[in-house]
Amino acid sequence: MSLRAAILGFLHIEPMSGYLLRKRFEGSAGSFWSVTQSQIYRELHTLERDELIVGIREAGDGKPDRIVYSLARRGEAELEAWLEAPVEPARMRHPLLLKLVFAAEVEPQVLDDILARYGEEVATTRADYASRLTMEAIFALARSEREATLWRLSIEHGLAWCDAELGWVEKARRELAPQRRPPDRDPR
Amino acid sequence: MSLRAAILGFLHIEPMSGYLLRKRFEGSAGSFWSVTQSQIYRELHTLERDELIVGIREAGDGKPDRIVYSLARRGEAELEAWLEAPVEPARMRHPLLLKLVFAAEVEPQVLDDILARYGEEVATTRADYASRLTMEAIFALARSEREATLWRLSIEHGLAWCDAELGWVEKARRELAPQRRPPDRDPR
DNA sequence: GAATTCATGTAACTTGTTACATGATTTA
DNA sequence: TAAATCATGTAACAAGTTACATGAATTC
Repeated sequence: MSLRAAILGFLHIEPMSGYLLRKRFEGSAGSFWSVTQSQIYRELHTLERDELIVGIREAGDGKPDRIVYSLARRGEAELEAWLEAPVEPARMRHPLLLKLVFAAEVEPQVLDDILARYGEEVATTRADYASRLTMEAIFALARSEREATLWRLSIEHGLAWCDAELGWVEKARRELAPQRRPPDRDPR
Repeated sequence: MSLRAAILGFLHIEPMSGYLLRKRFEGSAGSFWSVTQSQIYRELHTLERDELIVGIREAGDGKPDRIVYSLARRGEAELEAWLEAPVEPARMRHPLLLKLVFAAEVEPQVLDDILARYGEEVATTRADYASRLTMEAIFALARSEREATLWRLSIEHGLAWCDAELGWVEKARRELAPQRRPPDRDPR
């Protein structure tokens, strides 16, 4: 349902092809709603069948033809309804936590490595979000102050999430820390 | 893959039926890895076909028969490998954020209601996690201090996530706040 | 010369969701 | 007396993933 609505949302901003839709997803919603190319094309087909959008084939010279979709009246209506409806709860799939539940007998050092590696990945993601906040390219597309604010808030959500993860990882590592001998000192 | 491994993990703790597996999921991993009953039974069938687990039918008098599954050697091996492997990144589906991306023209008051309602739901979830931390029933099942620590950490992750959400919601509401007249005062 | 971008699509598969069905026993 | 619990399962569907295929143009 949300994918459907999101496509309508993008097409409301401007008509575009499946290819561009995918780019837009990656660029603006990728962190909280990932999609694959196959999903997009499939959904576009059903949206067109249901007459929520209309596609017009444009000849690309050299490049392949592309089909540019725009919202039909019924699409507008469905988008509006979705926008004002209450949201479903966020759900996540967190393989690390699942692993922890069963990890009591894993070597402490191995577990610590897993946690450390996960932390590094989150830190990388965090840096990526942080750099987005300063990218004018993103906010240049916004058509109003309010839209820019909304987009910024969605990136800041990503930052807050990363910070929470990093804090938790540190705590977990401290509490699960493998007993480590203090570093050897010259016996003198 | 993770569902498969998690089932192996539960069966490693003790042999049990599909029904109980589901209970265990809800009780200990539900917040970061939800599953439905159909998924579990399907996975159990393929795990048995692949000879990672073995099911033994037990007659229930009055109650329906149940099939109690336990780990086979190959299942043990796969579980161990999974436990030591690095984790895949967490991914989430966050319908609220998706909505925000397209919500520039939604009435501020409507948007604020959506945010407020979301915040309430998160607060409820948070309270639920907090109460779990004090439930002895959960930790009584743990077979070691370390296991109890791991389980506690997974609950604390949920708390940290809720806190991050709540903080972000407050910030978002402040920045998107609908202009509200100050409350009427008796003109005197 | 190799990889990436543009732009579409199909096919096969896995995972996740919803709804239905059985039937005794216990709890509200 | 209605519902929830115990315990299994099937069927149909929706959503998500992976891999493949085309072919010119551009970038490394």
